[in-house]
Amino acid sequence: MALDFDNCYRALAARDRNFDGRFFVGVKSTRIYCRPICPARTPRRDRCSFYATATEAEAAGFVPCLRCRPELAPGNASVDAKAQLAKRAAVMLEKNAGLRIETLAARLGVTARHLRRALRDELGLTPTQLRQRSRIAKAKQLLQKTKLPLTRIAYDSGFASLRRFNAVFRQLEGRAPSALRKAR
Amino acid sequence: MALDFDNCYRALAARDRNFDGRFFVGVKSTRIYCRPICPARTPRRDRCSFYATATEAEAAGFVPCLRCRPELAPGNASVDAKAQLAKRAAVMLEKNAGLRIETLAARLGVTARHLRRALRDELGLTPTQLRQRSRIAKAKQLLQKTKLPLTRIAYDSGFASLRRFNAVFRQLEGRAPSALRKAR
DNA sequence: AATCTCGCCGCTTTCGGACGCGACAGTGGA
DNA sequence: TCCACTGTCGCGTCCGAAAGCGGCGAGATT
Repeated sequence: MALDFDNCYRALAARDRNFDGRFFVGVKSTRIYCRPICPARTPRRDRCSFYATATEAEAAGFVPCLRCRPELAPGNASVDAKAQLAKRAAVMLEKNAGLRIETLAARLGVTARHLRRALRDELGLTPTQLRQRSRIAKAKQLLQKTKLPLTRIAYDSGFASLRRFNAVFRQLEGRAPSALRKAR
Repeated sequence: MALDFDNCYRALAARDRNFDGRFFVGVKSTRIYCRPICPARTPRRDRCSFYATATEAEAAGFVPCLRCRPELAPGNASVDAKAQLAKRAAVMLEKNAGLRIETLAARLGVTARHLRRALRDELGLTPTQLRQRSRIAKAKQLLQKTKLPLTRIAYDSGFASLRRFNAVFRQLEGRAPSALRKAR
């Protein structure tokens, strides 16, 4: 699909994430240029001009927006904070599956409330769900790649009790842990 | 209307301002008591008990809510901040009709954005509209009680130009300044 | 002939949209 | 009984659009 004016404006109006980095928009009334995903309200069509790179927009006399920071590498702007946070939370949980949500949030520098919002928006999961997925993923590895007893696996994958391990496993995988191992 | 359980619960669910101060609600699950206008989510009906005074609720073992501060005189809680802010803004504009919104907000200790929201929610007006009403009210006084020339009145009521005075007066009063004077 | 009014017009301000992130209370699940 | 999760707000940031502002004059009024 060609990056012509119409397609760019449509992507801009929709804040379509797929177009982030593929073009930039300069707004005549403010002399500011943005990434297409910028949360600022959509500019009037007749005040937009589109550029393939930040450099070109800059050359045309536009100043970078302070929210989406089109002049920086993606991921460093405040507008990317939520996605960044979700990613970091996932990584931390991977490493340490027995972490209280409150503690996790504190380590990430936000409140638990905000962490939950970020995960909901980015992954559609609550922190607990994310943690359980981590644990079960690890458990499946161990189940298939080792011959460790289930009790051991439950602990190693972050569960504090066998009972929870069995319950969660069944809920996410639809069958008991031993069934998976048996099926090889 | 009697302050029975049903009426209290209805008022609570509606956060009806008219009932503020008339009763207090204790919530069993949290052992906290609130004013009926508290922004916290409405408690389940079967966990509510109602009291006529804060003291009674306290005596029943409830702890005061930190948001609506039922133990304080109304107006001192954070939940009353918006109404307070709106009132103070109106007073300041009355005194000093030639104040930039940004400056006014700063003096009140908030951002202009927040001041606008507060005025919208409390009075249904933008700061400018409020200011213009102040100015026009003062102008009407002078028009009817004195024989000062319009130029003078415009300045005294806070306008910085005759041009704006005429325009705003017409907009709010539906006629030109001289028309009011003529009509006595 | 003063004094008023009001259209035109560039320049500022103001206003609202869309988020970020915090606080606190209430519910429900393990 | 904790802990996790959600509802409901407060208040901040930044941006784009819209409105306000105040000269300049030309009619209109008195």
